[in-house]
Order: sequence, then structure tokens, then C-alpha cells
Amino acid sequence: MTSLYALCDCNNFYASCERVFDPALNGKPVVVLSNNDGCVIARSSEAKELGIPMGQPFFQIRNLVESGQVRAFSSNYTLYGDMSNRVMQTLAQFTPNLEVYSIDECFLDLGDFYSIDLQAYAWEIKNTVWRWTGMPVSLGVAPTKALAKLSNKLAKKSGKANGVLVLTDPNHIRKALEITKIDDVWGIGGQYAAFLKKRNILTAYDFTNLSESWVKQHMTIVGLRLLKELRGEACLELEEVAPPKKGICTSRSFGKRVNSFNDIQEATATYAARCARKLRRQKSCARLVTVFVTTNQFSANDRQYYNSKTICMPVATNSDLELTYYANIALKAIYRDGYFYKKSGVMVTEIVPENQVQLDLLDIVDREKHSKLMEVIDELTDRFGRSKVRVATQGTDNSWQLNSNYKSPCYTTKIKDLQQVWMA
DNA sequence: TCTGGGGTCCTAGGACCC
DNA sequence: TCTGGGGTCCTAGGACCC
Repeated sequence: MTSLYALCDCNNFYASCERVFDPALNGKPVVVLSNNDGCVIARSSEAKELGIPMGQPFFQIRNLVESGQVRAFSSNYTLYGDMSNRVMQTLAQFTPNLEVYSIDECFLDLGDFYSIDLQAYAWEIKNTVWRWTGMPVSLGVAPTKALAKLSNKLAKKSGKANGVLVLTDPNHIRKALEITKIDDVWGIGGQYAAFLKKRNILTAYDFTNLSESWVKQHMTIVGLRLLKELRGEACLELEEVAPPKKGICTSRSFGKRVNSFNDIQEATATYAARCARKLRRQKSCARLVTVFVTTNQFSANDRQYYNSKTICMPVATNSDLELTYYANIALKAIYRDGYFYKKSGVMVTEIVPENQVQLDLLDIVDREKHSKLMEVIDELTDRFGRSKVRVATQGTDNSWQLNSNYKSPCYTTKIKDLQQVWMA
């Protein structure tokens, strides 16, 4: 039995999300900015044509935005997450087995659909997603996940394919491998691409002609799997349920330079509480908490400082109160006066399922009470929004918070924002 | 030439992804 | 003035054990 996968990928996802709710943006260059309005993380095709690269610092294109040539948006993850759910639910109509690979990508297992007209089926998927959600997508269909990825990339690039490419014929697969540059292969990053090019491996096809032992020796077992996948042998399985995360991190750059302990303390407590909430959402607890702080690496004038501290807590927890408490102790251990800080973060690791926490006989925390309190806090947060209820250390001033000066309304999730659209 | 040998666990670091 | 924020897996090498 041969395998068959489709990779469905939203075109310019964040930019397209902004467009769905504001058709006036159609045909115009649109960019979406990272947190803190720092740099460009998504571009509409018109913005790409203007030559705006991924990751370009926003201040370098601010003039284009202010002169009206480009529309810029601060990232609005609530909106994007909701749009993503709508797209995935639509895709679920077309196969019982799918893997949500990222916020804008999904693998569909088309297992034994070889007998149907795949070209027509792929077009039906694309058209249905468009009709139901307003999201433009591209589809690549092939016998393995790596080939489906490659096929998807070609579907996007080729005017003839127009967003849908089915690669099942061996001759077509070979042709596709030949015209795919080695740097465009899924799983080949900058380091490996440079390494391979030096040895005159320039295309995906060149790569498939390497020996298994050579690839394994130089690129580990990960490279070997990729080699087999590109040759048509499926090695990567569909992961239908996301495994629980082994580490959870919340970190942000500050909206401005920060040099007061109080501000960093508030930010760090807020990040710790957010980690706790992420833990509760996946029904886990963590034993280790790490706090790090850093100054602005891009600043030539400021004195630089980076440090981190990990604390092993007596009992694995997912309580806001405990995590903010220990994060604060860690922060005090590494904080030094006299620096301008740019970023801090909290990481939790050694994660275990909530119901498998090792208890400690000397434990003085009333865990029953904490867990009930967290339940209430989560409910209030769901209803009234983030940080309406919080630990005192999180503060009320929050002058350290990020810049987000170009945010679109949360069209899909907030009544107030919906009204704004209706009134307009 | 040849310095005992083999197993496990942990960590740091390097590669990749979106 | 201004440069994102998450994650994963794999390997090498050291510590430790018998």
C-alpha cells in the first residue's frame, strides 16, 4: 500500500487574515509586524514584490507606511488563532486523519484515495476553504510528507499550477526534485545548505542521489529520513494529536529600555503566570522554572548583560502563585543594577501530567486550594480577558509592556470590535 | 601502535521548524 | 529611538557504575 499526503498551507497567512475582514486591503501591499512592532513577519504578495524581506526591521520601512504605500499591522494572535481554527475545521471535512502542523499548515492523510481524481479533489478542498473562510490556500499532494511540502512550494510558485499540484507520477516527481533548489527543501536549513552546496549538491534531485551512509554520517538520522522521504519512502508519520509540550516559555522584549527592578519584576511575574496558564491548559505541572534577563544586544552603547537562573521547586506545580513566587526568587538572584534591560523571560521544564505529580511529605502548600483558585481565575480570564485577575507582583502600571500601535480589531472574538465593524 | 570494557544517564550545543 | 517568540530532535562527551 502506498501512502498519500496533502499539505495545505495558507497563503501569506497573517496578511490574509487582516484582509478577510477588510477587503479594502485587497491588491495593496500589507505587512504584519512581530511583537513590539519590531520587524516584518508576514507580507502580502504585493509587499513581497516591493522587495520587503522577511524579518526587516520596521523602522527601515516606516516611511513606506507613513506615506501610505504599505499598510502595516501589529500582530493580532487572537484573530489569527481563530481564523486558523476555522480553516482546520473546514479541512477536517475532507479526511478523518489530519495533522495541524502549524498555525497555517495542515497535513491531510489521503491514505487510499489513489483511485479518485486527485487534481479535482485538491481543487475542491481549496475552493471550499475559500468559500467558507475567505482564506486563500495552496495544496501539494504527494506520497510522503516531505514530497507534499515540496509539491506545495511549487504549487505556490508556478503560475500554471495556480496553487494546486499533485505529484504522483514518478516522472513528475523527478522533474519537481530537479527544479527545487537545495535550500528550499524542508529540513535543509542554512548550515546544511551551505555544506551541501560546497560539495556541488545544488538541487533536491542531487540530494536524492547521495548514499544513505554518507547522509547519515554528515546529517544524522534526521537527514537520512529526509533522503528516504524524497525518494518516495514514507518515514514521517502523521501526528494527529499534538504530544504535550516538554518545555514552555514566555518571553517578550520590552516596549522601551527598562532599568528599574520593579518593572522587570512585574514583567517576569506576568510571564510566569502566563506559563502557569499554558501548563494548566495542557493539564501539566512543571518542576523547574528558569528566569532570564538580557540587555539590548543591538545597542553598541549600552553595557551588555545576560544571565539566567533555574530553580527546582519542591513539588511540580501549575499555580500562578507558586510560579510567580519562585520566578521572583530566581530574578532577584540574577538582577543587577545599572543596566538597561530589553527583555526577560520565564521557562518551565521537567513537565509532568497534572495527575502524576510526586508529592512531598513536608509540603506546606495547600494544593487543593490553589487548584480551585486557579480554576476560578481561568474562568474569569476566559470571560473578561487576560490579566483582569492577577497576582499582586504583576503590578498595575505595566509601562514595560510592548508596543502594538497598528493592531486591527479582534473581529472574530470580541463583541465590541464586531460592533465597530458594523458601525463603520 | 594497541594501556579493560560496556552500559546508562545527563547536559550542552547544534541543527531544524513555523 | 527602533531588530520576534516560540518549539523539536539528535549527538557527542563526560560522569558514573559494575
